[in-house]
Amino acid sequence: MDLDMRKLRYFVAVAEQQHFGRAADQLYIAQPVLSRQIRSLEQDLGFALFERTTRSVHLTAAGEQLLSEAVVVLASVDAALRRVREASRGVERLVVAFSPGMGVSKPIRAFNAQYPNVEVDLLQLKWWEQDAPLRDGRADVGYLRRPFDDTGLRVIPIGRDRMVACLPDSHRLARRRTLRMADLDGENILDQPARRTSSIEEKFELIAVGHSIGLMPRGIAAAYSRPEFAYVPVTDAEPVETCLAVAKSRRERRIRDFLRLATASLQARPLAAVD
Amino acid sequence: MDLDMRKLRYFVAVAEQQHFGRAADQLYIAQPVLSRQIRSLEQDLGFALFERTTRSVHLTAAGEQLLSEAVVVLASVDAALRRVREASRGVERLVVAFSPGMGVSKPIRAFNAQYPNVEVDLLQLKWWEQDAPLRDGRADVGYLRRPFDDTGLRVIPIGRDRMVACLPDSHRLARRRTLRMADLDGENILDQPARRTSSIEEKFELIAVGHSIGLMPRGIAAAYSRPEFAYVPVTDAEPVETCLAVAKSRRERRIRDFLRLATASLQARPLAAVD
DNA sequence: TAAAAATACTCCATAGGTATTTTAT
DNA sequence: ATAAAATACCTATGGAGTATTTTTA
Repeated sequence: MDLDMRKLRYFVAVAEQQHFGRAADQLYIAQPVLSRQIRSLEQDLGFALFERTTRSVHLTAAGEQLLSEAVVVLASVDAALRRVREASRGVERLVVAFSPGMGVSKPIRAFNAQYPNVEVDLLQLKWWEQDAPLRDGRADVGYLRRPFDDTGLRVIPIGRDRMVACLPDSHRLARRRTLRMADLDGENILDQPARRTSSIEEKFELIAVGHSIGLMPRGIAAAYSRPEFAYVPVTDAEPVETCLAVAKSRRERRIRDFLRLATASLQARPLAAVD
Repeated sequence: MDLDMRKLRYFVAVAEQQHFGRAADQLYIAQPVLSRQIRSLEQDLGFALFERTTRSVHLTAAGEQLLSEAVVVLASVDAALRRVREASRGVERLVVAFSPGMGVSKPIRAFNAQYPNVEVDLLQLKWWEQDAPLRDGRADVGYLRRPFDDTGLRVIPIGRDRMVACLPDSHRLARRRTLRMADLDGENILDQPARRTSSIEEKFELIAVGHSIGLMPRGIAAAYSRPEFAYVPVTDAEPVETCLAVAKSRRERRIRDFLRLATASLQARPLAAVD
């Protein structure tokens, strides 16, 4: 049921050496042990990972896939353990999540300067799960854009992001300085996606071929912008609110400190996303 | 040495329940087993994860960190295993890596249409490791931007990306239609970063406060663009070459098929990055 | 004093070792 | 004929169980 990291390491060794004996040497274990462990792994999974004869060892399709997965799994487990060990030595850590296109470098630099002992990580949010990382502890604070589910979150509005139309350079409206919603009547409007059904890249592709016009917050447009698109503000579309958010249950010192600095830096100079 | 996924699951249960007995029930094991497994995990790691009395169980700092790491590790192992199982059932998979700002949706849609049985994944490359994923098997083909290390790779040039200057809206040169390198004399030029020492966001921040001018390929500028920046082509800066790349050792059918379609679609309509 | 974690002890599955056999080139 | 993987068999570690003790709010 659980994937065994030891077996996974053994598997990687055999896959890379294409040879049980050499892999066993490399792992400092006896060759029969390795044979048995790989068989056991194959039984756990329910399918073969190698096609073996006494003269050759080759990966199956599943084996190829497992090899590429194993490399990243082992590396990320290592990295995770490193961070946990750091935490055990008292290193503090703050994960700041942000929706694409929101400016976070300024408050983070301010925080870094004042709390040099706190490691700050960045986590780019997906538009279809803005709030989940704040709930499950992957992130401590987040810069989000409405709409999102704010139950259980402390939300501090920090500004509004104006809506822009995103259209191909060649479009008849592309040279306008501003637009109104009425100008878009009859166009196929692709608004901010509500499901993760298809990739955001696909939506932009639909815009590129001229089938649709995108209507989205300026920050999103900026984050995904392409040279062949024009972006025109839509003056009477309701701007979306941008917010700082934290899970209500999180009341750690470093989180309060970050919020204080972040809201202060708002006063000092507005973020890009702020009106 | 190896992190035990079973123990990790147990740990998550205790952390979430804040109670050994309830966690044991949830896991369908006896409470003493759980006590011993958690102790064993703590011994493996070398530090405590919980502060416990008979009345309360609380996470230590290291425990907090491990909890947030565990959630993502367990989820990504699950996802990895799912992909491996799919592979064992004959599902083919193609991972297309791309440097930020390179248009890949078109060839991928063409490939999807013709080979609907091949799952296509996207992997956004970091500018400091464009080629590594092609070597270690994380990606099958890549859309890269020079410079990168091409030893052992098959490289197909697909176009050139013009250099643009990236500067604050308020800069004296921001309204120019084009620039020449000579115009930038005396400016603090931040060229395409060569090390991962500091985040790319920091560099853009330096530009925002007016300390520097960025000089970068148009595609990168587009991918990271912000509303308050102006982008002006620099006509006499050497454009960077954009390429399709594959590890020479990879000669699978689906990879050849993708390359064929991708180069064909170049003829049909140039990519955004192509001159 | 009572709820809850820890300890003591069993049993058995499995990782690891050595010696040997099987098999495909 | 031989290199290399698989099998047989042994030991010891560690996971899981039940019964019991320890601890502190």
